[in-house]
Amino acid sequence: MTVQATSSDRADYEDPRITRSRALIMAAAARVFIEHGYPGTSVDDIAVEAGVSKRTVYNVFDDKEQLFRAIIGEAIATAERFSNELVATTAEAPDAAAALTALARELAASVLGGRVVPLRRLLIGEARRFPEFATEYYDRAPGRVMTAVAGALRAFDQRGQLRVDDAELAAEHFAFLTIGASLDRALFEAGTDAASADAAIERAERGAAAFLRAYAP
Amino acid sequence: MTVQATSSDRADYEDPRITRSRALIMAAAARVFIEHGYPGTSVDDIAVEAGVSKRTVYNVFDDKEQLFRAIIGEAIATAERFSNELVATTAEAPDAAAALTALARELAASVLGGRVVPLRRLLIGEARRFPEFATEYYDRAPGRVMTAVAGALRAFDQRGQLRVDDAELAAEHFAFLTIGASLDRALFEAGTDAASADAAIERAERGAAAFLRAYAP
DNA sequence: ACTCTCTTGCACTCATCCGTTTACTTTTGC
DNA sequence: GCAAAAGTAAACGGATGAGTGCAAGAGAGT
Repeated sequence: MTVQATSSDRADYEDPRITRSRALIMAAAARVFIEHGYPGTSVDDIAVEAGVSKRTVYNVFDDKEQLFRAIIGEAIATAERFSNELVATTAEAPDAAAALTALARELAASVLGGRVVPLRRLLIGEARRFPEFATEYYDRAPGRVMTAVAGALRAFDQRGQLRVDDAELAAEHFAFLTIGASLDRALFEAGTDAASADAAIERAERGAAAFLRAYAP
Repeated sequence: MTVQATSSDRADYEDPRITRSRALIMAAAARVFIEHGYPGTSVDDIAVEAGVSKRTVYNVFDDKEQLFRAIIGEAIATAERFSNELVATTAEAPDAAAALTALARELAASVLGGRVVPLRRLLIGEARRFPEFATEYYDRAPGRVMTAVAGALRAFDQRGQLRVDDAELAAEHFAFLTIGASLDRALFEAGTDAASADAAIERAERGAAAFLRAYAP
């Protein structure tokens, strides 16, 4: 065995064709799985959607389930990054009312507008088949937002701008007052949410107002 | 053609064997469909679960989809009846705080404890395939509760016990403050909810308390 | 240029599923 | 009791899906 390091020796090396195929397949699989669920999606569907041979799919992924796990894992990671930057922008703010109203708007726009709702639909629908993904998503995406909001509320409490006993519970109240109804309804409406985006933002603002009344000092 | 009416002439007549088979099949299909979803369930599974021949299934129902529609239709009707009696018990009450706290408890116990969560999971998972069922359920079960709660809140407002501008929005706030977080979490947790039932009821009470603070006169 | 790897298209196996047919037994209504 | 209707078990046809094999072409690294 040679000591010289070639590109083939690097453990993380990957043929660019496989990299490209993986990207195409994962993007297509994400679309199709989210659209039709796990049993409702065939590997042929994914291959066609990816513009790739079915044999190539099995060259990159061992089987359908492993592919699904890769898709969900990536989607959860994306949702987690998303949650982190969402709460990072509203970490410290002087005025509680302004900060929470702004957070409510951002929450509504990002959760209702992006791919969060289809992902949640998929995870809920497959919660029996893949229970670990559902709980993992819940801990890493909404759970992270919730603890961050709880931290912010604790800060507002210490500054006397709010009166918060149980910050975790208050964070839940804030989240569900602002986007609870919109999110729940969106899960059942398979159609477009574009038209109702404005209504959701307004409901979020009014939910934030109700929260401020409930937790006023 | 004879004028005499025999049992065969009655339009609603049905062979008792078919009645029995239908009951067995629908009960079994409800279990299996809710457990594994529409594409994840085979007619053979249903027949075995019902303890009935597969041919009998096709003797009572035209095809798999019609059977599924019958199941969902019945489940929605049950949920609707359920919603109606839930709100009927708390229609008129003297004290707003006591009435809403009691309603919160009942809401949590019934929604989280019964078959509501699995049904919601199924409807959400198949929202793309059967969008009409998802919206129909939403209008007839939670929607009915929501309008009933809105009516009760309007009454409390007129009696000066609460200050409610938009009763529909306030009803949403009440519902999601009390059971929003518990319900959302239950959708993702495929496991048992029995242990968390007490926690859900306590969260419902504290949610009702927050609602009363937000909408105090 | 040469070799190794990936991709492709197609055919193939094996399993499953929907829905039907067949042959036979049991139940119901009269 | 008897004919009609329903039930059972098993097999079947047609279709689809998961996953594999293979020969030929295209791309990557040296």
